Amino acid sequence: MPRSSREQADQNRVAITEASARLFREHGIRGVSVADLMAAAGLTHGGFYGHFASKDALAAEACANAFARSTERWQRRVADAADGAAARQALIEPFLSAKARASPGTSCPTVALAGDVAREPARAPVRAAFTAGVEGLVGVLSALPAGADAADRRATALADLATMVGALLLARATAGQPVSDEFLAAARVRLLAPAPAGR
Amino acid sequence: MPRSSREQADQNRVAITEASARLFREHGIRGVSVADLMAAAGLTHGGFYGHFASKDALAAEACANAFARSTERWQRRVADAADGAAARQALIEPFLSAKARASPGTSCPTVALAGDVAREPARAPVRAAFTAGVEGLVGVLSALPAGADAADRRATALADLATMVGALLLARATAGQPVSDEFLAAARVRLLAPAPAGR
DNA sequence: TGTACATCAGTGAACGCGCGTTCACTGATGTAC
DNA sequence: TGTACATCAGTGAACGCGCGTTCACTGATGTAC
Repeated sequence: MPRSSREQADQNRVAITEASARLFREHGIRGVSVADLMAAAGLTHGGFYGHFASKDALAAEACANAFARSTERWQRRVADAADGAAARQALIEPFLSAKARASPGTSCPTVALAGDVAREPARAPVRAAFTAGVEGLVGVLSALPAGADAADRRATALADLATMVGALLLARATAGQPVSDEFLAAARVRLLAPAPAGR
Repeated sequence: MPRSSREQADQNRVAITEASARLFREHGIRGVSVADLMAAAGLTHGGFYGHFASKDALAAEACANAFARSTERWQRRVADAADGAAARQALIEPFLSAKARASPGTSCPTVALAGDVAREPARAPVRAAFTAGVEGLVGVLSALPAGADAADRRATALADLATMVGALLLARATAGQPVSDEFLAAARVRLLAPAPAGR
């Protein structure tokens, strides 16, 4: 049944983007085919190029979409928190959880896509989307009152995000082994312990 | 010119493994073909299955090889350092450098392969090799005198490694943008600042 | 409002290509005498 | 030590398959009158 309405076509485009945002995070950009993505949106593969110029172009849009959702979620949690410390905990605890480890398709795209994006050529459109997305998350993190000046807050946010991303990624890569849980726990202690742990 | 000597065949196997250890880190396990790997070892693709049961089996060996080299390098640096603090710096500074960012093929396999390994099925042989390799690096890190008991030293090593891996990976994924250098610098400050920075 | 027709979103077959893996073959190596 | 022959490491063509992308076609949608 060809020729959907203009409105339906717009909805289909969104469905493709959102299915891709999930599947790219789960299987990697190269780990899922255009036919898979279209099928996940309830369509056949032939119509893909009516919506996107290429798989690369979709990757950039899907990446941006995933970051947008993640950033909104973070902002909501911050808004719901009583103070900076509570907000910090509301961001970090779910991030470093067994649930997040088991659901890359709906968790932070920073973790799920960093490895793929790192190997993309410098001009790949997904790179710009990724960097912009990371800047958005860093913006939320560094807005939490943490004392000191803006540069210090930003540096702290960058180091915190690096720890979160590294711990969740390593927990996924070692999933099923005891060290996997230990990565999550160690990062939670490092980032959330009331007093900075000694080194 | 078929039929190399037994000794030559053994050398060829090592050459394939080492070329793979580099190329898998650079392009990902799925980003490089059996023909590419054999060509990098100076061979044609047909002989591959005389050396390895499958590409997956090679991936596990190449991963183990990469970790072995990395662990040896860490042990050498620790042995050459005057004390624990110097050893710590000798491990972390080169890890979080622009040089490491630019050379995934020879840098820590934890960073280069974590994303790939995280998506491998639970039974994939490369998973076991990865986990064993990470445990080796954690062992080196947690052996540095850091005070407290063994459990605390291990937790500190795990959080440190997570920060290192996250920062280098994010620096690669955002390479070319200012935030890339900032990730490396922020992690260096977090991990090496003489006094723990306030949060 | 109703009719005629142009538009175009989606279909499914097809394209060239590269993948992991297999296999018949080659000829130097290694061994048995 | 020298010779005859079995072994087997490596070659290159071929296999079936799935990929990203293209394209002729379909028929409901949207528009002009």
